[in-house]
Amino acid sequence: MDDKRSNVAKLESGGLKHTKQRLAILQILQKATQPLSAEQIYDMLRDQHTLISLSTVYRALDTMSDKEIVTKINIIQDDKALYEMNCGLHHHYLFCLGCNKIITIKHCPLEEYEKALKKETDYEIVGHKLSVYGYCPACKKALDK
Amino acid sequence: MDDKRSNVAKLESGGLKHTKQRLAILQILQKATQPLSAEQIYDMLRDQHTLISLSTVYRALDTMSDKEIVTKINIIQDDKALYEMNCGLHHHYLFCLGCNKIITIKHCPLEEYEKALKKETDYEIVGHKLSVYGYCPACKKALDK
DNA sequence: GTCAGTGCAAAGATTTTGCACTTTG
DNA sequence: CAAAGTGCAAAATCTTTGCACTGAC
Repeated sequence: MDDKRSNVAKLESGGLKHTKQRLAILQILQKATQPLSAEQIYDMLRDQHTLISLSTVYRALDTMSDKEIVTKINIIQDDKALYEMNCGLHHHYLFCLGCNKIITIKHCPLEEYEKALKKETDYEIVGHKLSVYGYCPACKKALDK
Repeated sequence: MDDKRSNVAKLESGGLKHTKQRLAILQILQKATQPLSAEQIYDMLRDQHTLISLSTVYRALDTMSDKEIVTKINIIQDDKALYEMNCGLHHHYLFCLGCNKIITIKHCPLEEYEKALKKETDYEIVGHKLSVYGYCPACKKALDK
């Protein structure tokens, strides 16, 4: 399993011990097709008979987020934080209000805009958060009926 | 007081009774120079000797948000919701990581982008949330020292 | 063996809710 | 006076923390 090896490497380069809990969490995130909440990760682990306490999930995500191994995001569902592997690329999210699916938008339209804003406001711009929401093709169709 | 009269009108057009609690909250929001959390509103009311229970503040904001009299936003401080008067204009926020000041950005750079995204993904795009963060001129200067 | 990491249960923080009482229209 | 709104305390939800135990290096 290549993924497992690379996860160990990621933890090591962050100076973190590679415990079975952290590796299990990383494996879940690696397989995931969209960002997951701490509780979703916890449930998925339990489903595969890997019992990890929810507080450990939170702590591991927090630590690995500090080391930039995972990324913590807050999208539309403003209550829960979501986590995903840090792929090293800045990107955004398109959230379906119908089925809650989240897809990743690779292209960021805001680089130029940040520069303009910097000039206009004299702020030192560090970053931004953008999420777009709407209805995916399937949910759109369902709504029309 | 013109504001007070217009607030009564706003509540009426939403089919809401104009209670002293709601009017007090609206007055606070009207005077505010940036979005406020429920608790900040509660504290400001208490400071002016208008005691309103925190749950009423939440309920009033929620109701008025349904009627689009106020707008609920979630910015960088991902934990707390913030509220402001609904001015009817779509806009964004620039958040200072140093002093937590929030300024409003009137220009929205994403209209074109939404159209492109719609074409690209076949999603029905409903809206988006954008917040930009960085350091305001004063905090930037303080950092350099 | 030491120190980081974990589990559990308890506490925090923010927001919501049930229910009796009050106020508005 | 009916229905909507309020206050209070209690619950719900998500997340963090204290402390004793365990496991990694």
